[in-house]
Amino acid sequence: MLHLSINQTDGVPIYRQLTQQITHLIASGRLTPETEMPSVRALAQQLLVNPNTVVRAYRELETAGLLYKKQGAGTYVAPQTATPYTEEECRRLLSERAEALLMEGWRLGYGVERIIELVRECNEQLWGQGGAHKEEESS
Amino acid sequence: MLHLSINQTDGVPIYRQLTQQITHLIASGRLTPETEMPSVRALAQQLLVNPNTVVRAYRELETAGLLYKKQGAGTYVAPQTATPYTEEECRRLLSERAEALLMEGWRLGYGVERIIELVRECNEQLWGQGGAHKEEESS
Amino acid sequence: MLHLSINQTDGVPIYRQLTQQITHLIASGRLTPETEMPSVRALAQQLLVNPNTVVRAYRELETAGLLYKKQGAGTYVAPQTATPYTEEECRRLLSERAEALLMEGWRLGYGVERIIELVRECNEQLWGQGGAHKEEESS
Amino acid sequence: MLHLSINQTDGVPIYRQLTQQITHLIASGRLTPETEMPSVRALAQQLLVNPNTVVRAYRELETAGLLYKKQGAGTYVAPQTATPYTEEECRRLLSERAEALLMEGWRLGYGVERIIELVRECNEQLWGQGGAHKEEESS
DNA sequence: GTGGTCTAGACCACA
DNA sequence: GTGGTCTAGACCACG
Repeated sequence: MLHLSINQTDGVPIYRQLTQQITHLIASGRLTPETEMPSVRALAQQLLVNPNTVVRAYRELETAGLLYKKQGAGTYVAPQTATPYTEEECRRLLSERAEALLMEGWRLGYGVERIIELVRECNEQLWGQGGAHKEEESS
Repeated sequence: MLHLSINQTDGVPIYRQLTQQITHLIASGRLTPETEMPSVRALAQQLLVNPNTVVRAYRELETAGLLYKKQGAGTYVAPQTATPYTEEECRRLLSERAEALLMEGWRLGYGVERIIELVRECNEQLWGQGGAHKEEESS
Repeated sequence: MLHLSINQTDGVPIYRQLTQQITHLIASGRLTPETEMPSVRALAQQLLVNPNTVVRAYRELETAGLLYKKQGAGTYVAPQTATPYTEEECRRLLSERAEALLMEGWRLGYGVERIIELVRECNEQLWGQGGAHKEEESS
Repeated sequence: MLHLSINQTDGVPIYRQLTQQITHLIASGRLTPETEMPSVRALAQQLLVNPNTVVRAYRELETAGLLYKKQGAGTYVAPQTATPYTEEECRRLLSERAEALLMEGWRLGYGVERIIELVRECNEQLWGQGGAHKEEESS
């Protein structure tokens, strides 16, 4: 099961949220070449979006060379052609979001420490306190 | 100087980024009634944005009752009519972003602790280590 | 008025017929850079197809670098980046069709001369006998 | 050896190219009743196509009454039941292709005469100048 | 007015 | 079952 999160209300086109997140999963090595992607219909149902939206995301990723399709047999992660993200790129991607979070916090009167506290709480809600996903630290 | 940050590339309409952020500033009390807003031209120049975009944001905020115009004398924050954000609403707004940050981190192979570390670094870059904005904690 | 001809019944996706024909028009110099393309809606109406089909064709031509869009102001032919067709390429493109025509003629019992006769007749029907489009010979 | 030409890249389903061309061969009398068709495997190999595709084409032609199978003994052209193409139908079929050729030529800057010249050249390449298939003129 | 996105649902091709 | 294409119509962003 792919961990993809889409936001229906923030104005970012859904197909773009998908292409971005899948790109990141591939570039970070979480999705390895030859992995079978969920079918268009399955992913559409999982995310509660229209299948055509998934079709478009898959198509753009295919033209970008990140996915490929086997006739009538599904969609697969293409063998690595582009170089994966460097540590530097990852930091930049995440810094953008972290910065947005801090700014928003500031606007609402939250300081760093309260933000971080909130991040911890969200993390526990997402993964459960049981220590699941602990291995993420090292991957 | 207003702390507004816009992102030209993420697909979110600029006018909407503006209305949202200004709304938050007002709702959290950071922008108080009768404060004069920057002129359309000034803000457009500051943000490197088409003046029409600022016009639209101001217009929508005026319709919403958050701003008002004095003929020929500028745009001002309206007296508080709507209730400001509750603690609950603030948490929800920020949690959304925190969650998106955590998910993106997971996709790129970052765990909570490395994310938090990154948040601290971003914070220092934003405000400088010198302790500026220290007062944010208490507001 | 663009001379585009689509065939709803031959199984070739309409968007592909469009991209191919427009590509040829550009590559052969019949559509010059900075020419404004017909609007999505106008072309859809002219060809009696769904606007989304035209949207798709335009989008693919844009990612291919042959067209570009001005925000809210229409679609334009991009400055020539790719090299236009060589005489050789034109011949190859047309030879494929000519060959298909000859094969089909053969299957139906038509020899070369009757085929050529038919081509002449079609030509007159298309452009009228009055000599319109005579200048095509030299362009 | 059947003269069938398939195009893997133009989007027309292969099985349909096959059914169409075989239909034309039968309707024009080039394939006479009780002629044995090539085996599925042989034709698939000749055309470099998946055998299932040939199976499908044969199946549709069988349903249409143009072919029939002798159990374990191959596939045969059925006795003429449907009326063969009239002169009128042939012209229409060929005119479509001729028109497409002329339009494409126009887009690429070719006039009628150059198109016809090209048709003659293709014809010679296809059959050789030696006069093979000369009899086609009279069939 | 322009293009951009999305939905819902249809039909087709391929394995 | 898979993906591919198309339609009809909605709503949005931008000028």
